[in-house]
Amino acid sequence: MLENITVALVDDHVLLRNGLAELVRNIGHQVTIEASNGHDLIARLQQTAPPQVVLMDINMPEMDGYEASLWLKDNYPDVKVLALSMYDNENAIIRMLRNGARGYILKDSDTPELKAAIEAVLTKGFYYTEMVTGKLIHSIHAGDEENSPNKLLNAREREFLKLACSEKTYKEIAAMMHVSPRTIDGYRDALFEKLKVKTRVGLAIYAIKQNIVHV
Amino acid sequence: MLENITVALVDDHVLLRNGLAELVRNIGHQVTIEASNGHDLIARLQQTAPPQVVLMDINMPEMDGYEASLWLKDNYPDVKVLALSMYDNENAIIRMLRNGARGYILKDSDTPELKAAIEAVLTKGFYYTEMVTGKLIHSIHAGDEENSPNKLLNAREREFLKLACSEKTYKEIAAMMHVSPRTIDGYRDALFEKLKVKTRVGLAIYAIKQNIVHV
DNA sequence: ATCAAAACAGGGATTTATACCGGGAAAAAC
DNA sequence: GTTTTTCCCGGTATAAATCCCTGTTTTGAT
Repeated sequence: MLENITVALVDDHVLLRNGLAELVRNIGHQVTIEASNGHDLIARLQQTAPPQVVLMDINMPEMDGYEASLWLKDNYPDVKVLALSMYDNENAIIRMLRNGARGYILKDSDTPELKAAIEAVLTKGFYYTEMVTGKLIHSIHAGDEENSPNKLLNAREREFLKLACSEKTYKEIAAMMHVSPRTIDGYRDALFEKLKVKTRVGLAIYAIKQNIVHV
Repeated sequence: MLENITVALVDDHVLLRNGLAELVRNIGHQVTIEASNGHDLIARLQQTAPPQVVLMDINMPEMDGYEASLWLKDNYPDVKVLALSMYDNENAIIRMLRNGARGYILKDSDTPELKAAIEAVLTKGFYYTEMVTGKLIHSIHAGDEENSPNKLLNAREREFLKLACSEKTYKEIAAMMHVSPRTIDGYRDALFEKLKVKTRVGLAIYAIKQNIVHV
């Protein structure tokens, strides 16, 4: 029953993805799809049977792990998504789980844990490590639930936030976004309030931490 | 002659390292050492014969790829270091090559390129992709050679740079560093000039890119 | 159709950040 | 010893960022 689970790998780094594929095969399962981002995965699902488990990286170009998980939840609700990330970032974990991921493991896990996680999301429907449950509990204790950057920030604010991580002045950003500098003031003040920061440097650091901009 | 090259893997992500190990074995070579950072590598070299090639990640805890490559250059000059990074960051490439790396490949290369790179650093002594040579040429044209952050920044400037990646005002930073705010102005202006940036956000982004501060 | 909320925009004030000027003390180089 | 360099500190001026208050338009829900 736990033999030969079909697995899809979604990661933009070819070398690492190929290596992971070898590992998955070594632990007795079958890699049916290798995709380099969410769009790629969707395309390959048109011509391949859906896998039982998707090992999903978060940071990818074109379509990242958050969006891809959400898409799978809507279109292939039976496919179990297992998030595979480099970072134990609290917001990233919460956001992935909220978007339908059944588990979250770090890239510095070991092979037995990978095996356990793949099999657990199929048999039990979830795989939670102590790290993940710890972060979840902390997030509940820390504040209100709505502190993930997807619901928190709207499209314009996200666009502004990216531009704020540069050496442009607010006036220049206003011109690029085709709004008044006062509107930019509004975006900035809203983000200061939402993200609990006080300066533009604080904004930039937040955006980098959350991978809203990539450096 | 190109069969069964001995390879060491240095990467802090266990899963990816194990996957890489499988790949390396599949292309006909031998993984003799797996280490999770520079210190770990040094320790394992005490009880294992030195490999012919080291596949070296850059960002690692404890001792990163820059330091580890430098150490290998001094202690095992015959070992060929092949840098394996996620980013095509110009400064990272230059710094790794300056510290003794014989090549630089990205984690989104494919397996044939990995094979070619491993074998090239042994037979030809180097492996340069177009991307790497392009960045090198650009760096030569862009400015003087000494634009790596080790020699460029002194201890006080580095300390200031770290503090600048926060929401503190310059006055507060001055108090923390026990100098006058004008001295802070001097540090800032010197860094603006050296790092070719114009704003404090530019400083913060540079510091994060160069891993001078950790986010 | 109406009301409430949100987005957008403006004026004006204060605080920071940036830029340019120069001078003195200590250390290093000659 | 002198010279040069480096580091530290000061004044002043301008630009940018931050903050507060207000009003209009747009949007969305009822």
